[in-house]
Amino acid sequence: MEWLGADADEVAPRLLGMVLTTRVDGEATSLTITETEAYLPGDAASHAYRGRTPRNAPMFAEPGTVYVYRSYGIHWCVNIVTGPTGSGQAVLIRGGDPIEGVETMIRRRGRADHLTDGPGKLCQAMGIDGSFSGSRLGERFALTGEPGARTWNSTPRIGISVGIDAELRFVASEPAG
DNA sequence: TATAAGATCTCCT
DNA sequence: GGAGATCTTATAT
Repeated sequence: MEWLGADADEVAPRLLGMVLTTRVDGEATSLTITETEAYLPGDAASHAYRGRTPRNAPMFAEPGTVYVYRSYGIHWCVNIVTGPTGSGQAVLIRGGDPIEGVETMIRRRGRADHLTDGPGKLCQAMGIDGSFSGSRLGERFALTGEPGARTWNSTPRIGISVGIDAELRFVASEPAG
């Protein structure tokens, strides 16, 4: 996946429409990525902004590394590291459409709706936790499909207090056809 | 060791 | 549409 070596703002829209598959507890779940968010170097909203720390270390690893962090002490959020190794950039997976393992997602979420409507929900539905952080794309966390297969729209980011002026959130638009 | 802040989700109205 | 819940991490003393 050489294209993951591009900057986060280029990789983020290409991830839209690709299939993300995780294997947890012997159960596979997969979804189509429909919403991503780019975090670039020098971005005050990025965890890598203030330098490398033990927790965000995976962001400075090579592209294709998975970076998982805890949000508000309750939820998990998953990123895919992009850009040159050591640049400290990543793409946050914000949402997607469930494809397979929906029953597993429902079981994990405890609800039948809003399964993968947000970063925390997505991780909970797919069984993603801190043990994924630092690992690379592979069996447990697989990314398949063709990059850039979907058309997309860019919007300002949400849920942060700084850097909201940049349009680094990417949402898959419905197929033109 | 203590304090402040955070890339969210859920329930209730 | 609005407010609360909850734990981890980084920084300063």
